[in-house]
Amino acid sequence: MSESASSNKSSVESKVINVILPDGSTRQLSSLSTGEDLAKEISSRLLKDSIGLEINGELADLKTILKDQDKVKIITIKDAQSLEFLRHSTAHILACAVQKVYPQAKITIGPVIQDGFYYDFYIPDTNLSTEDLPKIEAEMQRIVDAGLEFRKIQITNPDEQIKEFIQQGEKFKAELLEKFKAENPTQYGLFHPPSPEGGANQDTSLSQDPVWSDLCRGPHIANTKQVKAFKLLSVSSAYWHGDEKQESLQRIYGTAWFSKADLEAYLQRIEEAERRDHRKLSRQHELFSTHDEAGPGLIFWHPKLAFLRARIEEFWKDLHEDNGYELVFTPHIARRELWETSGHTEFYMDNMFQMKQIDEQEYLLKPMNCPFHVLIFDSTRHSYRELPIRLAEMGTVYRFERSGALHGLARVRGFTQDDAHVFCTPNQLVDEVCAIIKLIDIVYSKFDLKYSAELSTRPEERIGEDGIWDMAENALKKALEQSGLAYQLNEGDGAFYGPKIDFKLQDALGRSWQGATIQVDFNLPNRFELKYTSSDGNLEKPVMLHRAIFGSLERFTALLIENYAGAFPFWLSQKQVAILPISDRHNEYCKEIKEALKKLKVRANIDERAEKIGAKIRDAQIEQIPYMLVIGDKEIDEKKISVRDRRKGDLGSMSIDDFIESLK
RNA sequence: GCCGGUGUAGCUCAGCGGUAGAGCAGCGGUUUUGUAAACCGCUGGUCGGGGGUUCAAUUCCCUUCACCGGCUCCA
Repeated sequence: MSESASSNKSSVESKVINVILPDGSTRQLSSLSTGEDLAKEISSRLLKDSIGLEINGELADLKTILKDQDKVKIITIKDAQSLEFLRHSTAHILACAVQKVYPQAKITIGPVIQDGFYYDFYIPDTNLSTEDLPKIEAEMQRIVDAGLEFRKIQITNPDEQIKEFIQQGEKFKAELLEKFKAENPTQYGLFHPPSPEGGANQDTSLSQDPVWSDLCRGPHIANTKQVKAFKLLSVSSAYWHGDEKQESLQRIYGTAWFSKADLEAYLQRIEEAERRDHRKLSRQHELFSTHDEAGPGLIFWHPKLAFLRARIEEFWKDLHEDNGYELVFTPHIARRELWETSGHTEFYMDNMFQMKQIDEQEYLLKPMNCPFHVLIFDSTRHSYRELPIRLAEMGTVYRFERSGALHGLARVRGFTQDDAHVFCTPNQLVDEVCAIIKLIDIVYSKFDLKYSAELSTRPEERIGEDGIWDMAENALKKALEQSGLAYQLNEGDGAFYGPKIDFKLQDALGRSWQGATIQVDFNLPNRFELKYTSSDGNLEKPVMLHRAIFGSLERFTALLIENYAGAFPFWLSQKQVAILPISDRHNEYCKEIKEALKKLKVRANIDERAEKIGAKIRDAQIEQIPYMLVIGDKEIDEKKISVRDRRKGDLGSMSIDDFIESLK
């Protein structure tokens, strides 16, 4: 192990190098200059804000020695990447602190995530809880205040180092190094800075040995003092390598920022997001419930949310009938035999609800709709002229989800998919996928939802020949490109029966959920021996697509609730207008208004309670009713209504007709 | 399923070895009100379920169920 040269520029200053700055200009520096030196050259202000470097497109430590012709960008606190430096380094500070507080703790990895970082530990005989966080934070603060320097340490002899790790009991580090030993591995150490006075009496040994170190490829901030604001947020668990057969690790989540104000703002954002949680909003607005008596993950839709769902289903039905889909209805259960044919008993049985034998027959609750749609397709002969055939159904399915996975409406055990299956020829595949992508965009735009797409390709374990996979993957890729949709490639993440495009949506807290999906299926057409007659009279196997746009109505609704923060748009609101009489004597006129609105299919209710107008407004406002009509003597005299918008407040008085007009 | 946490009135929460309390909601009354909360009164809980320790358990222990944060898995 040898410490790399950082600021110990030797006497070799004769040579010069040129580095290229982001604006294309070059800058001459003495050789062995670091990024820090470059920043110093440019301005003292820049030096102060410098966090790290981007050299030839790769992030690097500020104190990296620059080479001739390097393209260098200095990352300052204004650049988004600076937070990666900060958070990654704070994760290390956390790890160092945890090993101080719990000497038996073994370290693993600690990456940066959205808005923060985590670090996983193996701590024998100790279970962390949130109550332990303050003392860890205090230890971290001591490290920050000590102003320790992050320095890179080359691992010159990986095998030696692995032995050392094993001796220290750091078996996770040993395993990681074993994996990376050929890739020029490095450690990062936390070092006491050289004393500022320098001079002869300086204790040089202080800066020679790291206080603490961790296998890491970096990059890092230069000094722990740069961590201006951090907070540990939660404790949870995770498996080593994400594999439940491996050790269970304890994970600490945290966040870090360059200023206290940023941290405060972030914590406030989280709080705000938590207020949007659909489970919380459901209690406030009586949207849905689950019941211990019925079982977890089984949803009871209350009137307000059921109303919204009914509108969504209408919208969905019209959209599909207009786009070449035919609606079907299928049962909820089927004999075991069907699921044997489809392969579900083989591949999906763990997730299926079983029923008792009925008349000596075993029935299973459906976890998917596809075999049923296949039966409809297969009940008659088909010509190539009929294809594509698109069968759609709001199909309610039941899946046994592990108890820990359940989550409000977003992850449940019984849910309704807006499912459809397209049977087509191989030649029609690209067009069909394009059409579905278009439909998905129509739907998500309608609900103001942002989404991202992922293409998942062939997994290790799969059925079907490579040629078919090539065809299907290429078709999906081509459709994505034709649609101009940016996507992320998820290699090896496809279903065993075919590749797929998944559409991801984010909830209020930034958690990502799968919404729409488009999947090619080689399995079912084979197992059910589907066929159609081609133009030359031969029997061919159709290509089958599964697709859902909402995904499940339950999950989609969860995301809608969070997206709208409970303030549903006018057309989805069960109560659209609250008519608020100032006092009893205005009730009659209010009834006239209610009738007039009813004729126009506007849903209005009169608040006849003996409350003051302020209270009535407050209650309607909390309930997020889109419009409130305030009715008193003035309105009756003028034959008008005073309109209040839940967002914009008092809009003044207008005629009913003008109000109706404004709704359009 | 795993690790950690939580479970007290419809909701939000306090209490914590001596069999429970607040605010809001609900109900009854008074008030007839002008753009986010009028006033008074009342009702409401086998303190998630079961078991144990104890003279005594909502409080301590065990177990079970559900929920929350993650992991894993997934629409």
